[in-house]
Amino acid sequence: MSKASERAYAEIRGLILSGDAPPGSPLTEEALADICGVSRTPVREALRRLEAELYVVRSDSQRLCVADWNSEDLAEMFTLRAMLEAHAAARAASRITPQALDALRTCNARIADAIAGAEADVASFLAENRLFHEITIAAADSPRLATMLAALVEQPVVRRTAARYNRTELARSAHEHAELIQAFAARDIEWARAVMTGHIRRAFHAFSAADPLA
Amino acid sequence: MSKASERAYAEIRGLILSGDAPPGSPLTEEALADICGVSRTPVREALRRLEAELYVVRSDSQRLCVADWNSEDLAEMFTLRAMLEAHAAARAASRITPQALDALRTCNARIADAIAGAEADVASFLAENRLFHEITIAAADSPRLATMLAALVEQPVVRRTAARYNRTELARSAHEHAELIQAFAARDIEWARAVMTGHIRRAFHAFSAADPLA
DNA sequence: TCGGACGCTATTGTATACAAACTGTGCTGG
DNA sequence: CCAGCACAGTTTGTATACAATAGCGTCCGA
Repeated sequence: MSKASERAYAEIRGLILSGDAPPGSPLTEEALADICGVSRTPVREALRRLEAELYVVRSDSQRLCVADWNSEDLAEMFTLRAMLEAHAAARAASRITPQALDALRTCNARIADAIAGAEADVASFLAENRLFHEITIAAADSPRLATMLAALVEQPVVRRTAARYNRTELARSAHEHAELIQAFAARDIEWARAVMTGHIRRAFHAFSAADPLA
Repeated sequence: MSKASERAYAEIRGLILSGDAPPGSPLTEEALADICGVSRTPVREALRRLEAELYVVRSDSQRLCVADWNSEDLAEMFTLRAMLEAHAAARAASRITPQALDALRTCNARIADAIAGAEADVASFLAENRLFHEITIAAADSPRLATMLAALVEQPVVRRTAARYNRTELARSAHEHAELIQAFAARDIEWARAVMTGHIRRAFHAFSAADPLA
């Protein structure tokens, strides 16, 4: 995507994910154009994309507002993500390259570092965790799957600030990643699928437990 | 979506599905605007949507062209559709209303009619079949799932003209629908999932066998 | 006081004009 | 003859102006 369009997309999504644009609040093209410092045209493009990803919804007669997800929606999102990402893991298991496998290993090593210190470095844990999943999805080599997952992986982050990550959870996550790497190395499709399914579903329940609203 | 935009979307998608715009051929905004009788603005919107649905792809440096699916892509599409639509069936089994169930029954009755005559009415079979799946997906009551499936259900139709539907296939399809209705009526989630999985996967293989290019 | 119709305003939809970026071609120099 | 550069033409990206439409408030009458 082009520069202004991309910027508008990132900016608006940021507003939504950070909570600055709370669920249900109306989004007008002109106001967003002012905020982003671009004209309405790229804003419209960004909004259409966000609409397709269900970040925003059309209320009555063409007016857009920030989507409001209840706990049921979140559960459905995690379920879909578990299905699709498990499928991605299965594909990855059968076609991952040694290079990608190495990348996953170093990535998970950095995750281990992030949680090793006296105070767990949650920010870099999250960044590396995201990278781990990105590499896996890329290894699945299915643009369609990647497109579908893109929105699902990002969205639950809305309430991330509310979640409390304890060290046990983080360590267990890293352990599951290690097991996934083993499954990939062994080219065991069903093992990879099972581990990924459990990984996402566990994350879901950790998330639900930590989220005051769910 | 608005009028001109919607028209452009339908028109362009028609060009792609009918084969008038063959895979790999470049799509320029202005040419499409002429064809659709609207300006570039709604055409751009339509193209962005088609791009998100992977009907068109960006080649090098922002130029769009019609996507070219090989048999592997098609297989992946059917696999994803089987997974997601089976999930939709599972959800539908647990929450379908008596009204929707009735709608499915009458729909499948019309399918039976369509294949009952001396010459099977393939056109109305396809129309009713599509309706059947739409009702099912609606009964799943997940906007996200509906969005994801929308593109997947439509796309293999590209090569539909090439497929030969024999009466046995059509009858078997109707029978599977009937079994799905039974599963829904019994509220048996796993039964519904299994039937739908088989239904889509069988369709895939019938399709592959009939498609000269796959 | 309530209801309805009218007109105003805010917002979205579409067209067009202009800017930027890329492609391909032809020229020039080595 | 080939490499590289410059320029022209095509295509996409962005801004802006204008059109259409939906919401809302007000005013008038019963």
